[in-house]
Amino acid sequence: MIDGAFNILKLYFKNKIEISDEEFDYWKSFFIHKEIKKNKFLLTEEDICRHIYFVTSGCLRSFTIDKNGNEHVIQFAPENWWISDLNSFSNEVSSLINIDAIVDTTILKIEKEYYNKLSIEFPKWNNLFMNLLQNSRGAYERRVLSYLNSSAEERYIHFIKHFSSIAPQIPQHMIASYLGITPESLSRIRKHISDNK
Amino acid sequence: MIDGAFNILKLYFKNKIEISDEEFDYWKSFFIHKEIKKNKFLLTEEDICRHIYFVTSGCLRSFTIDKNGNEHVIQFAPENWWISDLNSFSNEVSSLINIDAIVDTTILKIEKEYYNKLSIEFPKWNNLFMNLLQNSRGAYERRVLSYLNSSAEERYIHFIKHFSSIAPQIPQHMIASYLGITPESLSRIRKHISDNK
DNA sequence: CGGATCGTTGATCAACTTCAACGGTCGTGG
DNA sequence: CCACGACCGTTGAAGTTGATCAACGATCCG
Repeated sequence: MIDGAFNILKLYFKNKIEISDEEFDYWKSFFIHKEIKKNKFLLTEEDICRHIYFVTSGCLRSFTIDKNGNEHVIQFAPENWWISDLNSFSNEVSSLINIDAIVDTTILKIEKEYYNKLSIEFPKWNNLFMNLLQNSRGAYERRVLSYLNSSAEERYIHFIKHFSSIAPQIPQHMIASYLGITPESLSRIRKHISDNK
Repeated sequence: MIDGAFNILKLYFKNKIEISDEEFDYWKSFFIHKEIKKNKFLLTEEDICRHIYFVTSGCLRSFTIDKNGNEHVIQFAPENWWISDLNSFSNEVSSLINIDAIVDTTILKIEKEYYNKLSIEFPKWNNLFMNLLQNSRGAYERRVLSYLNSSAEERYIHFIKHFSSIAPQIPQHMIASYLGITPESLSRIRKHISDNK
């Protein structure tokens, strides 16, 4: 199982950058393998986020809880995705978000100290994360635009397409939360879509 | 005028990082000064964005035009802000956004080639832009959350507070566009706020 | 087996949009 | 330098979208 997880990480890196087996074995030594059962938390609000997590199977989500007690899903992280609270991680301030597992999940995590070490030793490590950061920013930018110019139904259809591999695993009320609508509205949207088929 | 612009850039850097006058004079040599009249474009869709822009006076905005011909404001960039299409800039693909001036504006712009040069020569340059990138990502994340948990009126009040210095210069219909509502709705929201005072 | 959670459905309500009209201001060309 | 057209912000009326509240059956899990 652990070997499987590291293999997924290796394939991920090989897919993104040039990296030798020796280099990977070195990088790998800074990651810790962990299993998180469904509904278990990896990070809760007010903790300081000290790791970056790479999902090797299952799915995590990050979310906030507003003043009325409503959850708002910020991000889903299925296999091959990274997740963290970058603000908390970088600035060592308490986190504003929670991260938990929506199904049984396995991750590889790396501590800030080692993350920084690899950043200094390997420009390509640094570049990879710089790229991830930029892509993440781009994804948020597109998501903002989707609120400006798309209906809830359009956003849902786009979500299903974009997350087709994991959407079936995600409870509907969490998808609704991610889209910014109520579970009832999502249920009606789904009905409307299937009626029109 | 040009000296004034470079002074603003210098103060900006001095405020963020340790930088000697000699270093600044070197950095400065890679920037070009430019004035943009109100309503003039700095970047249009399908161009490749070859610069990063620093605003030294006035205000720029970036926006997209959707399939129905409606404009959606992505960002305002007043004095001391950076603006660009990072996706286009980094990957040299055609841009999906437009940038224009909402009042007469002066900028300092730097080309990719020089930006990269400074990134290599000065880790602190690189760190500064890494920070900006991360802050920008954080701002988008918060903006996404504002759509998930705040009413249009709350978003407007937050916008006014956050952009108090430049909000009066920005036409209302652009603020409405930024907030994701119609100009009519914003007008009514403003009336509602002033009635309740 | 039993309680909690989930997705669905109905009825009503609130927020925001759309369409139309109007007065004010701005800038541009004659 | 003025007149005119374009654009802007506002207001009203009606329409749409999605929220809220309530109820119910199904499923999951302890």
